[in-house]
Amino acid sequence: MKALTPKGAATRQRIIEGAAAEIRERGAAATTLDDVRARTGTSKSQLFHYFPDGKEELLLAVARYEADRVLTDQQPQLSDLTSWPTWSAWRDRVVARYLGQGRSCPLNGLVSQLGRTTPGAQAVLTELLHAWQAEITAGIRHMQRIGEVDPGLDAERASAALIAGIQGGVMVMLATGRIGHLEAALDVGIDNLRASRRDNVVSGLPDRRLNPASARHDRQETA
Amino acid sequence: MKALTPKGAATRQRIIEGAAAEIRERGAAATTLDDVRARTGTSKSQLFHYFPDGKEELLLAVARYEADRVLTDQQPQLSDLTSWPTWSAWRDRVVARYLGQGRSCPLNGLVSQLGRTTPGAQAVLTELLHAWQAEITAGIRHMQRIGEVDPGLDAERASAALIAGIQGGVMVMLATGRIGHLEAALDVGIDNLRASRRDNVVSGLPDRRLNPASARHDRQETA
DNA sequence: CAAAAAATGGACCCGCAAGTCCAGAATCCC
DNA sequence: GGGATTCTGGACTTGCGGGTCCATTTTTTG
Repeated sequence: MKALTPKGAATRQRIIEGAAAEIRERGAAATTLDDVRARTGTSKSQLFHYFPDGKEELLLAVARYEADRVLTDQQPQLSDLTSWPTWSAWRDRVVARYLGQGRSCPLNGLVSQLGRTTPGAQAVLTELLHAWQAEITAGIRHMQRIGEVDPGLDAERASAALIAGIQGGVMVMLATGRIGHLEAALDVGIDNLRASRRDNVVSGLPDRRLNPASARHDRQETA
Repeated sequence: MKALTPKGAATRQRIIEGAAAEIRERGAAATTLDDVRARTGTSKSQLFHYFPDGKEELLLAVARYEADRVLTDQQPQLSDLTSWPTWSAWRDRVVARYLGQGRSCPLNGLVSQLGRTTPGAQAVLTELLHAWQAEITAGIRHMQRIGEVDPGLDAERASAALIAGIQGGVMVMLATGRIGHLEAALDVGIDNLRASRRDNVVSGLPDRRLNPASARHDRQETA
């Protein structure tokens, strides 16, 4: 694990990228170590040399690799959500990214493969989601500061809802092949941010609260 | 497949339910036919008697079974979204359902297991999503009819966004164990439906459109 | 009740893919 | 240059799990 020669590091990286490509094409469940070996022009012993814990460790490395890509593919807009045109550009970028990716979500398959087995897999996802949401929250807060979004709005919650919408939109795309839900989630989410400000300006109600009633009532003994 | 004796039908059903339970506990990927056999007190030959195409056919049957449960678990509220209290009760019911289900989403694992292999798996999901969204759309349209939601709002798109938010909220819960995103998606989505009407009433702008600008511009050559 | 059909039990087969091992080649470090 | 270390090749083992087969029992049907 330590003391990795330059050549070794390159090979290791080649293995990760080859495995990632293989997984995108055939899915995480269907990808075998032999597939990776063949594609990357390596041998069994190298796979276990660089990933002593075998497939699990390799898949985890690929998951980390893919998680990085998710965020970098949204740059530079994601870190600069400071005007509506940038929000719009970001929206288009997200749509384009997942449209281009087609029917496969490497991370989804990867995590549901490692799943319960590895705590590391969930850590990767948790960290990704956290970083992602932090960027969006920062963007919303900025829009609030420059008066483009209702300052009374809960930025954390709005970004949580937006993240959820994106995730779900992607998931629907995986199942159905249609990207409409992802677009709808993004458009509705962003429009609501915009609308929150316009409402205040037009109606002049400074105390408008989101979610006035649905928060703390448990009534599920209907059936 | 045809001519199924009552006893046979019962056994078949027992197998499906046992497999579903096993998958919930250990995940779709980790569940073997032998696990199912052991839990349901059946033999190998019975499994293949009732599911001649083997594991694939069984998993598909389980997927159908779980898909049914998703919708029925939301009844009767889902089919009766005709007042805000019902919407709120539905919201609580969805949250409670996925909270109780804990860390496993049988359908997610199931589909990513069958995945690319079977067109049938995607058909199940597509149908589920379609039926689900139809119910929500009907609810929104009803609220529009009784003047509780802006009639200019695109009901199909709002329901698409809401569905996406729920899916993503569940997915986040699977990864992180926290249910906040699901709650946020539901609350924000429903609040926005409510707010759309209040905005109109207060501001008196009948021509308020959602998504005025973000639809048809491709600007993603920034990086 | 008897023949046919369905349901059941369980031993067996078989291929695949993860993981092991060791020998040899390339590289590093002094 | 030479000893140590890392890197690479590929044959081999192994276990698991999906799928097959047939004999036996139970149920249906006429």
